[in-house]
Amino acid sequence: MKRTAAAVKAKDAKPATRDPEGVRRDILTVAMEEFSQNGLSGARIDEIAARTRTSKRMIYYYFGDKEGLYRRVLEEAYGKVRGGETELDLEGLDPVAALERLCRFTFEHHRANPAFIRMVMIENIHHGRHMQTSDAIRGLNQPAIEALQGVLRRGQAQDLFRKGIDPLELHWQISALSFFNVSNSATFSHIFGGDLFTSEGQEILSRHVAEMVLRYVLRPDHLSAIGKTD
Amino acid sequence: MKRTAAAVKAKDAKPATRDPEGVRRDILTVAMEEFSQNGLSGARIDEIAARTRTSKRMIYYYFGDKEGLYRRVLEEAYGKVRGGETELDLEGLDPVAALERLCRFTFEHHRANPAFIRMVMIENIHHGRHMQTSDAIRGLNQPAIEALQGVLRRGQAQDLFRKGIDPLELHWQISALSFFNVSNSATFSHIFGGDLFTSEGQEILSRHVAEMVLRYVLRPDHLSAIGKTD
DNA sequence: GGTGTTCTGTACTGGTTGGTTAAATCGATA
DNA sequence: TATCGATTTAACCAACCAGTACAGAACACC
Repeated sequence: MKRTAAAVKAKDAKPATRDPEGVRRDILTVAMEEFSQNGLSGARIDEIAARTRTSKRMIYYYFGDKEGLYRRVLEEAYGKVRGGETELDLEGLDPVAALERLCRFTFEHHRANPAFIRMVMIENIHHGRHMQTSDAIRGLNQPAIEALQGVLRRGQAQDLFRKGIDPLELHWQISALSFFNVSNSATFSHIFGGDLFTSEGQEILSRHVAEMVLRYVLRPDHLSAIGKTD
Repeated sequence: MKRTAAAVKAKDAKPATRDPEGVRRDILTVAMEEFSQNGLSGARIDEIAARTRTSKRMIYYYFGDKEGLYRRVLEEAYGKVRGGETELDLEGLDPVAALERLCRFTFEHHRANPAFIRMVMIENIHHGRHMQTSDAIRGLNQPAIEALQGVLRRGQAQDLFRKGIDPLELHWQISALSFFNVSNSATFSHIFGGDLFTSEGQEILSRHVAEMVLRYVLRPDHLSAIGKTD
């Protein structure tokens, strides 16, 4: 449709008058804030439009309806946090150090992306109804499992790790600890106080999450390997 | 106000014509379903009213406004799942068995109360704004911490458990694993498949959550105590 | 510079929804 | 049984909000 001069030109010389792609991104960015903050039914299209440099009409022109916009925002959220594991250079580390790094990275990564966490929470409230129409999301987290699987295999080959650890299950456990830390901080800190959510508390939690995973995975006779990596 | 004959009578002979307390409970029950299913802004007062044996006006009569009703539902949700730990008879078990039972109970308890989980998720989406006005909730989970603390102390006294384990932090970890299992089952199973959420998968997860906690807490020279309790 | 297409602003609408008004009914009590 | 307060009903309303009609501007291509 537009793989002619326009596509090439758009990259360097931004046309001041028209900028469809920019408008789309602008809408998406604002919509992500609004949806992640207020949920699907709580978000207001008018509010999104007001905070955009364009108008409400554009939202409907580009995204069809509210759910269409929400779906794109959800995909965007999943897309933005994908990967990362691949740049950790886990293969270059010994299995214990690699697993620890992966845990701490996951914990930090979740912590650094509250908007993503909130989008996932919201989507779960909706029973994952909207992600079902999107194929883009499903394959996205596969690299995480594979990275984990690689580390596990190496650790088992060296008789450091116990046999029979399921990579998917371990990923579930690491995710649970990292996700809950962000998703439930409001209620948890209200009930039990905010000590765990200060920067010191979070550092401790992060360390202990990694330690918990390592103690779960390591063979008892190699537990002494914990804490020797940094 | 009504600690006369009416209060006594209400317990057995339900007056068919008027039953304020029954109406309140009826509203609360229906509202809990509606709110936990659709969230605060997604829930519809008219829908709640329609599913009640009373009218919309009554909701406003008893609960003031939508947020007032939501707040009471939230308190109700927290109240209904409180305790439980106290009836586990943890003191009658050796520390390892007690901790395992506590973990498995927590996991099961969360699993059996999805409406509660969803209410907590929703409240977290709202940054815990509504529970802040309710003092009733704050003290509710204290028994859980104390039960855990008791078990930890006994285990440490017997040199079974490592020193320096923080009961609150351990409670956080157990909660994280148990909560995430329910809260994120929709998105997780969509991305990774539903194997972990079959009844067999859940049984394995439950067992491994307890095992993970035990491996974290036990001194390495007592790791052999795992799995000997049932 | 004509022409079809893509994009954008303004004004509007119709259904939804939280909340209300005002009056009626019931139960107890004096 | 007259009265009073607590409870209930039915009709109503105003604000909100997702979505649209329509006119027109900018652009691509010939």
